[in-house]
Amino acid sequence: MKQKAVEILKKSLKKIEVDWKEENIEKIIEIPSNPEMGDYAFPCFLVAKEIKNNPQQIALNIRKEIGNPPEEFEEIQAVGPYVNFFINKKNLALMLISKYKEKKKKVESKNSEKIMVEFPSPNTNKPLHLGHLRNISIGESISRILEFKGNKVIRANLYNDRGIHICKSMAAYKKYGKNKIPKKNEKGDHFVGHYYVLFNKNEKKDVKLELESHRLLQKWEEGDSESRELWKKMNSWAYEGFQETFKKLNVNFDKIYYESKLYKEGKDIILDGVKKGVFQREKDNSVSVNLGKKLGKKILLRSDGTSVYITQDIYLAKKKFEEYKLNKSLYVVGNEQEHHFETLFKILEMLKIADISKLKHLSYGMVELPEGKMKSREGTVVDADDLIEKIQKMVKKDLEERYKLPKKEIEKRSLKITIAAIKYMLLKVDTKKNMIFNPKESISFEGDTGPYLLYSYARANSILKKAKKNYDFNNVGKINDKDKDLIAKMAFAEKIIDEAYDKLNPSIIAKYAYELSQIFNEFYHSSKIIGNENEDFKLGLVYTFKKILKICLDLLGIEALEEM
RNA sequence: GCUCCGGUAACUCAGCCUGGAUAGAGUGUCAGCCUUCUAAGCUGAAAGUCGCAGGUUCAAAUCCUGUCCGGGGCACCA
Repeated sequence: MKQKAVEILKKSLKKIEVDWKEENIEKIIEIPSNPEMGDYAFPCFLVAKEIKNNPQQIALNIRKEIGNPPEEFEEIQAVGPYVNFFINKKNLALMLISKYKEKKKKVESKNSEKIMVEFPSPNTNKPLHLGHLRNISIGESISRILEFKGNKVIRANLYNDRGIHICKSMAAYKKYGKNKIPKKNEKGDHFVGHYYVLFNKNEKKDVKLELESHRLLQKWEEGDSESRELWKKMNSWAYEGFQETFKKLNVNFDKIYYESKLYKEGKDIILDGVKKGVFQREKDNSVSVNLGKKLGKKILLRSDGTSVYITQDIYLAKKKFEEYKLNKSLYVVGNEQEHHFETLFKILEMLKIADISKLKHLSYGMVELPEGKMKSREGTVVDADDLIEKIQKMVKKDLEERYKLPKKEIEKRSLKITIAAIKYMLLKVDTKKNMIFNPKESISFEGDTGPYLLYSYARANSILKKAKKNYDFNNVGKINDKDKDLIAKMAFAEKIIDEAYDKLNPSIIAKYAYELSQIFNEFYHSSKIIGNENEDFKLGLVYTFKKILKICLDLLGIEALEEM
């Protein structure tokens, strides 16, 4: 459609003695901010500069040269220094309707790649918090966007299951736990986290507690069976708890990695690097690499010969690429680790493990409170399960007041609405930016929210259900402005998804889904669909809207509700 | 010190990459709309020195430079 406008412009420009290449014309064409100004606009300032005439006059001249608009456009206007093109919405609508009627769920792609997406990789000593929810929402959405474009995605989760943090929980458990096990209604990760909190509370009062945690770490590393047993037990509780939360969030992993199985590895890779002269052996026997002015120097093996955090990441990367023959590896990790990943990728490239173009740190912003950063030590962390529970309670209350539904249905629906509300809230903000969550204001269900999207979807479904017929039609009658707005917006779906894919940014889809729903709501409020003289056509639009919104929701990892 | 990110309405955010026509949403506030396809909705109003100062340009929230404020990161923590 844009190409047609370019074609027309090229011809008429030539007539006023401006010979421009098509690609140059295409570059200047813009999409007006206001739909009243058309679907495409050609600003005449550059032409004005070239032929030294005023842009208003040029716009008029171009318009005159165009003559009668071709079928693709219902109108072409010269407005001030612009030539505005209005797409023929009837044609566009028919195209869209038939396109989404047949649209398969997945797009075939010739050059599909195998991509690993690693997220959310929690520590196992405490439950998930709001930051993890953002991580998971982004990781899952990105995975789905990649899959939608034809790639094969492997969702991987790396459990940070060893280290001083879990030993702290273990130390407190030994002292206060007395062989307790989680109660029936108690999530395992919360049970473990409870002891982590106890540790932090009492470590100042009780010096032995801290000593004990270090002793446990040492014992664990020596392979002491008692410590290992306790460690295993506590981790398994944590996993059970995490799994419950993942299930609620509708997330599944294809591969689980454990830090405990990786943390010693990678040493050989480093030593090999020393042999090849990529890394330096220091006087104190540690191994380091100099990464230049920007990244500086990085230690890879401690002076006692043990590996550091980045060493295991190097090993894991190698393993991933070998095991899965990956084309790409994405790491969904907070922006506080940008430096770490820059360093890691540089080293991986030096070692020829993976080209830097195959590696990507999908850096996302932190979730902060109005007072600032969430701090687990100060107890200001927003717990993921608590948040879900609180919101679900509110949703349930709403549902009970609105409709008469069986308990089971309320349970099911309220969870979906809750997850939609949370995921949408976390995805709508630009992925890379920090965001503020105000617990006092809680999550709203009105306006720019997940429930609004679900509601719009359910209403579209309800109309189609009530109409009880196919929308086959032969001729399109008159279409009004609201119809046109909806058609124009729906035409953008593909472009939006492509952009989200290119930029690996779900917020673009979230934004679009909301705007689309807004326009749809205006559309069905403005005139009745069933019984309308143009009923079949309008039903076609409703059907197409439903399909497109469903795709968007899927890509955001949000489950649609046929009824709300 | 170096480096990355942010500063747009009372609040939370779009728009900046790719400069253009009156800077957009939502929340909150105020005023309307439920015998009619689900009111988690719709309509309207009030609300903005786009942090500040220069520069580039016919045109700057958008590009460049400087500066202030807030946050993150920077060799044997993860």
